[in-house]
Amino acid sequence: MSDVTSITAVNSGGYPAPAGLTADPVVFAPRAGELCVLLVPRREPPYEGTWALPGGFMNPQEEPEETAQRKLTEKTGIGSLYLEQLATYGSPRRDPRGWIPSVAYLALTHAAVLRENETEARWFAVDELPALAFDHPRIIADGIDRLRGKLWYSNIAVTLLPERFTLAEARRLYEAISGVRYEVSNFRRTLEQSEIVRSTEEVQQGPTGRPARLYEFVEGSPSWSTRRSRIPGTLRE
Amino acid sequence: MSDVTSITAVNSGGYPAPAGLTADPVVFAPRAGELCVLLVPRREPPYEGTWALPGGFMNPQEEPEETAQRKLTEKTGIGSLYLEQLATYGSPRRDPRGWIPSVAYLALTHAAVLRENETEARWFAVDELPALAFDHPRIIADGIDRLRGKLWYSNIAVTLLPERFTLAEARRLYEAISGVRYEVSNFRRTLEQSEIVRSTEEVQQGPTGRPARLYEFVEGSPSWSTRRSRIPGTLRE
DNA sequence: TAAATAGTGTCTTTAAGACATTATCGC
DNA sequence: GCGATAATGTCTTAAAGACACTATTTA
Repeated sequence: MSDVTSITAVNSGGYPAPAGLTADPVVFAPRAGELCVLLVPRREPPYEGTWALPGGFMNPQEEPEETAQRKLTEKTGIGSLYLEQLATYGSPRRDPRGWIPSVAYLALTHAAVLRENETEARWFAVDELPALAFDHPRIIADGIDRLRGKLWYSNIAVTLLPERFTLAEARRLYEAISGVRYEVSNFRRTLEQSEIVRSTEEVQQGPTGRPARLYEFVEGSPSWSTRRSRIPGTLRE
Repeated sequence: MSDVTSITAVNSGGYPAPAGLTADPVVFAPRAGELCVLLVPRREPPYEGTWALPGGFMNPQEEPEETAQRKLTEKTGIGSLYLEQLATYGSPRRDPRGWIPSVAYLALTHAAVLRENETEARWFAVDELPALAFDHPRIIADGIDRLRGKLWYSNIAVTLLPERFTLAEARRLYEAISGVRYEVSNFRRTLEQSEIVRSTEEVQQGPTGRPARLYEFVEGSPSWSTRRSRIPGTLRE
């Protein structure tokens, strides 16, 4: 980090301004039963040779969410995703180039949307992360917490499943994201009474064993918060 | 808004930079059974004559949370509070002066910490808000949602109570914040099994009626997230 | 029929909602 | 005793955890 160019900015009122603002998408995908996060290699200082979130500088006329989406597409080729604002990281020392806060966004998608032969971006299992740039370890950790915390209070996981899916597929998906294992019977009960999936009449035959019933996603858009929270002992009146 | 001076900034790399960054504390307090938010009058454009959150511009060497705390003290005289990051509002058109994103922070305190004869800041009931500046209506609405959503998953409300308090006092506090009424018996049960309060042997006599048992806060620091969320049907192994 | 996978039944525990009842004070 | 406030008891419902059991396929 010896050859880092520092950047400063001053506004038209003569006061110091941020040298820039960045937006960082934190994109997760389950792959081979493990939760992975999307990273790109850094080819120049600072933090040359490490991996980083696929974010970048905001343009003046952009919403931060638009920047996150644009940078994601530019750096990884991945198209439009549902983004939820995660948090803002604004420590003045987080970027050695200068005062550059970052607004982080959270997304969940399929690992297959990444064309690995057309981009340098790669998926990394969250428990085997490479050396990372900036405060990205912290941002990713916060993203994992938020994703897992909302898993059962949203329908975003189900939207990753194919149009028709079995409960075993759904369970493996939830297990990959949460990092815990679920009991089959209780998993089914909970998912069914969530009313975000519906069972169909069709079944799917595997290589062996009893055929599995197929389920489908109940129409509705992907949302990071479906169920409302519980409140103790409310009076009706 | 005719005489608003617009601000721009350019960084040392020649690229446009934000004209500034602001931090806005959204401070709530229960007062007379109602949830109130802290606002200050705007004495100059833009939005002269309206009310606003007591925030302001960040200095280059500050953490955004420090800015929120500093501006709160400068503009209202209120001392150190526990702040939780709420969200960042970065629409390029949110401030008529230019590109000025804001990081909002959430806090809950006693209405009495405001010395109304030493400051222009005032409490406003959240359902009787005056004309507000910028996108502050949206920020306040998001703050209310977050505060109410976390009420039963944190111990911040209890920290507002005196050292010794009755369950009726606690219940009135929770009702003021949440805007709903609770059934006495169930309220007690829920609060007791939360393990953030403990009953003492003492009682307190009111002007009439049976004396109320006094409770105390179980040591521990104020925290916006105490209880961990439930996960369906996890296997142990 | 064995191995593999899918699905069901049900007992228990915990938390929450509803509401009736009892307790203790001042007057 | 009466009004007021505080506290308790308990029946019911809903959700979740545990775990045994049944069902349907291929080889």
